[in-house]
Amino acid sequence: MSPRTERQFEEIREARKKAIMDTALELFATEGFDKTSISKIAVKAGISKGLLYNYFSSKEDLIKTIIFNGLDSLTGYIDPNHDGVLTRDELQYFIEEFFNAIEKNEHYWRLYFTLFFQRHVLKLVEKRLIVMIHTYMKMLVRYFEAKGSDDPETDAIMLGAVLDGIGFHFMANTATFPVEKIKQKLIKMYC
Amino acid sequence: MSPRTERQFEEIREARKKAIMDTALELFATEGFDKTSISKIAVKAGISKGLLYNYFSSKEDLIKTIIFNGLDSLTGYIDPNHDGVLTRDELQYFIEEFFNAIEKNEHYWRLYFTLFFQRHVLKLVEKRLIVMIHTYMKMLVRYFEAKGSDDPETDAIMLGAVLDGIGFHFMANTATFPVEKIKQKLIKMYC
Amino acid sequence: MSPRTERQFEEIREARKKAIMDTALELFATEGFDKTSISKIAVKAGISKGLLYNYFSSKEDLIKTIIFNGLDSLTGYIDPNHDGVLTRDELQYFIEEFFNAIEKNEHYWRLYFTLFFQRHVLKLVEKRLIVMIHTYMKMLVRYFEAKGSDDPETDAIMLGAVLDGIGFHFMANTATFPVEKIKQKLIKMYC
Amino acid sequence: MSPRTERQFEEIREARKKAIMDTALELFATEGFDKTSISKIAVKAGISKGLLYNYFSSKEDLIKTIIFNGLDSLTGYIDPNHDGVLTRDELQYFIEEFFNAIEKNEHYWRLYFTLFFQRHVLKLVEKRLIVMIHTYMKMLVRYFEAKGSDDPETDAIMLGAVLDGIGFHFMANTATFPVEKIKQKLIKMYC
DNA sequence: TATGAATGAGACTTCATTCAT
DNA sequence: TATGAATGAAGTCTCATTCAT
Repeated sequence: MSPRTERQFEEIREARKKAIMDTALELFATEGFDKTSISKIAVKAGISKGLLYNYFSSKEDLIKTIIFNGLDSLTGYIDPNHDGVLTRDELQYFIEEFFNAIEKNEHYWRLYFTLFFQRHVLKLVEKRLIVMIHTYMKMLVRYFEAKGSDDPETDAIMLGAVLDGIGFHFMANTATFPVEKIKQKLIKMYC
Repeated sequence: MSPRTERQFEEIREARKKAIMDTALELFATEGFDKTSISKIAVKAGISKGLLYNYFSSKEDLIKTIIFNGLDSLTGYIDPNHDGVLTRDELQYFIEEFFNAIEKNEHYWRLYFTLFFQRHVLKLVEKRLIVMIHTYMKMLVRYFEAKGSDDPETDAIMLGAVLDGIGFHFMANTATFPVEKIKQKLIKMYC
Repeated sequence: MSPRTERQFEEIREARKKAIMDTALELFATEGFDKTSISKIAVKAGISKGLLYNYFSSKEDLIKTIIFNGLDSLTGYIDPNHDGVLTRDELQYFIEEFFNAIEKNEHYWRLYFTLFFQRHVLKLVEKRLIVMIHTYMKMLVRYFEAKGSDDPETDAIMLGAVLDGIGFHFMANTATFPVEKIKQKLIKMYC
Repeated sequence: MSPRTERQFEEIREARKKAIMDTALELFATEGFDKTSISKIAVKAGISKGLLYNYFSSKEDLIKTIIFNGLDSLTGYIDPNHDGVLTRDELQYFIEEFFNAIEKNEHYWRLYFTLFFQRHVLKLVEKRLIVMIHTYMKMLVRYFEAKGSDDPETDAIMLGAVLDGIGFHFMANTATFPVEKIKQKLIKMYC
């Protein structure tokens, strides 16, 4: 029998890789990075421990890939037309997308929040994270400048904190958190 | 020398217990619960591993005790005169105390935030936590009612989220976070 | 194109087998048997892991084949005309060939020395080795008898030891070992 | 009950450490470093795997300690009166001690020989080894100078090679190797 | 014939906890 | 009360070998 084509191998690899990443994301987010063993991931993903190392060179590589992947897909939520200016409509779009994101990708956001409290994990992705946060902050600062704020930096930090706080409470209490009301309140406050 | 009285022994025990807890808190907060070994704690506290087990029955018991202790000392920050009503001045006092707390007990607060993202740790203290949060929330709701809000519950949740978001950002970026400005902004917004 | 004949297939097989053995020999000698994975060999030889098992039934089979091959090609260095008698000239030829061999087939000789220090590898080739060494020794003994030595056995053992010692030092310190001088010294001593 | 005294602990530690090192030496020497697992050592030494790490921080640390220990005890075999000059009697003493050593500490010498063919192990102790070998060589060179050799360096290298070759053959064939005869032959040749 | 995904045993190492003294 | 040696389970990772295609 002839061997699989390169294409077939590629497909198998892609599918497996995604399965591993999804499983790992869920476990990392709910149990924590340290408490999630490679073994647990492998069992839940229905593969052998050894195979995981065929796709990721280490546990660190795995979480890094997951987080970087997530950060990549965040690009585009703010300043959609990339003109460096954030209009009122764009901010509203951003806020709405933020709520969508935490509802649809709860696990990823849990992981993201976790990061900041696990130094040894944070260190792995710090550089990328700082760049991204800095980009976002600059946008918000410009927005408040344009709105005529007399302390746009503090305003930006405050908005950042508010959003994270909301995300945080949502994670902690998903079932009863009044997402829609809070979203409207926020839009009224800022847009 | 006369033999120590029972009382003296008790005092030594208490002092040592506190020393262990302080050491452990610092390590748990800075290195993480899993990355902190009992050995490290014992060495840093200047005692033997064995003795530590004389004071705490397990690593879990240790962190649980630390967290409960912290929760206990939180009681009293809100509604100081226990009349179930929160005046504008009392809210301001509460907000100021909140900022004091995160600045002075950074380690404790790091640990507190960590909690929410690790099921198995959260489970340890969940019950106590729910009661405490509920109490706080009720107070805030009443405050907004008294202020004539048309949706006091959402307002309360929002304030809770804002505070946690601020704490979160402060923890994540202690060095450059503009504590004072944010505090003033908050007081202006809410009081 | 006409289909390959059986003969052509056989040639391809032989060539590939040799390529695998050469690659493996180099890696075994420079990195060590245990530190050399089948994977590394396959990659360096430009084939797949699976195919390697088409040529060798196991890693042990591979090293065994390499070593036996080497032992085979050693035959003929001594007593070239197979008359069971070693003349002075033939000994000189043997000594010179020995030096040629360790210089030109350094990898093989490294492997050969390694053998003696790992029971489980030695066991694989022990029998063959004993036969070969015995043959060599008998020759040397006869040589010293013919020279009129009063303890030809000890003389033979001594020469064997000296040669191995030289090989050993050459391997351990290839860069600065004075091959030529030592060779001349040896010939002067024994021929 | 009162705890063990510091002295008692020290004694336990010394005894255990020696037992582990002896066991490990034997296994490393006969099976090879890579083929000797920590597990095997622990079982043979009658302790748990974990305990071994109480005494040695890693497998590398273990072999390093063993080898350094051996090198330390070698000091003194050559130039016993430390005057930098090697007399004919001192050389004879050295040769005799060499034979004593390989007979009494066979395992250590096996390990020592092994070293040169396992790059990744050699690297661990290389520095110390080079210093020691250099010292020995300098002595031998001076000896041959004093004897009026016209190429003392080559003579020294040759003697070194001869000794190692003898050691090597002795290891490979301990049972039948004519130690005494070879020793006498050597003394006659060199002293 | 040829590929490389997949397995599973086993390697090194860490650490919470126990226990003799 | 106090010590730290000792254990054993579990964690990360490697790799010879198999097998579907």
